[in-house]
Amino acid sequence: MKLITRDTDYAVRALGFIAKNKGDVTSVRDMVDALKIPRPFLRKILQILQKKGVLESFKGKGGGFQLAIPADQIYLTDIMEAFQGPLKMTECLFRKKLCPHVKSCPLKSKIDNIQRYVARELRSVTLSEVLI
Amino acid sequence: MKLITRDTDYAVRALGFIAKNKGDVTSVRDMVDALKIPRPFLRKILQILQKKGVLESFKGKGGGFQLAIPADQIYLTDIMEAFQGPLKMTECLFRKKLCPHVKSCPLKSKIDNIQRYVARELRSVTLSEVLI
DNA sequence: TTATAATGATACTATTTTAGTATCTTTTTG
DNA sequence: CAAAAAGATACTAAAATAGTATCATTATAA
Repeated sequence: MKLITRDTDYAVRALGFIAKNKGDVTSVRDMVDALKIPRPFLRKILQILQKKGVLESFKGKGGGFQLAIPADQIYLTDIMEAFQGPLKMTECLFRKKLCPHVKSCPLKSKIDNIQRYVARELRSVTLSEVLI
Repeated sequence: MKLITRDTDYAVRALGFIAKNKGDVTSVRDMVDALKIPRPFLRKILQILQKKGVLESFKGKGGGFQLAIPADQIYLTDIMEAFQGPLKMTECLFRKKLCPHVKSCPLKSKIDNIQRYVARELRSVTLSEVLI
């Protein structure tokens, strides 16, 4: 099982690149060259980050992207959620009929614990920590 | 993201059913009726559990399945691994070129922590705990 | 000793999710 | 106005997941 999908991976890498260009506007072309991420896919990812308010975009010649938030305020969970949806590890292990043990089932509480732990761990990681 | 996939879910349900039939041999037919799992899919799942040594099978008329191990010694991790492969949350978040920070990257250690926690939590859950 | 009811082995198909592409529109700057 | 950027959006490809089909083998019991 994967905790991090491809687009989250790309997103973090792209954000990292932009963060290092602090102050400057970074164009997709520069990123494609440096990061070896397929251009149209990268564009899609950046557009999503822009809509989420993580990136600020500038159209037209000389345009590109900038962080809309300082790197130390961009949380990994936010990026993951943007691309992978909410961090829910299981909706309902046993569906409908079979498992009416929700309250007493120890598995459910285990999984809830895990989910909380994961969220807590990831929430403490910001973009700036990942850059080094 | 899903921690538990469909076949793991089915597997646990089927094992639970078999466990409750303690002593008796349980046929696929009985399980299909009770569990509402598609028959050929359930058969495939049971065959895998048999190969893994979790179930013992009996061919021929009156045949079926029995637990090969007591329910309190069947660990959820074993079932998950049988169907979902080893519990590795990420191979390498940033691939090849970009991230040579493996040793110092805080994200890597975070994810390793999470993985260890998840494994530990799940390893403590046995089939008999899930049954109630 | 043969019909039947079970699993074993295995190959196939369908669906869903993930990954990636293409293209046309809009905006900005020189 | 031309060129270079992003915005919007719809499409295709690949991989993972879910499910099906079928024939071979084995055991029981009439």
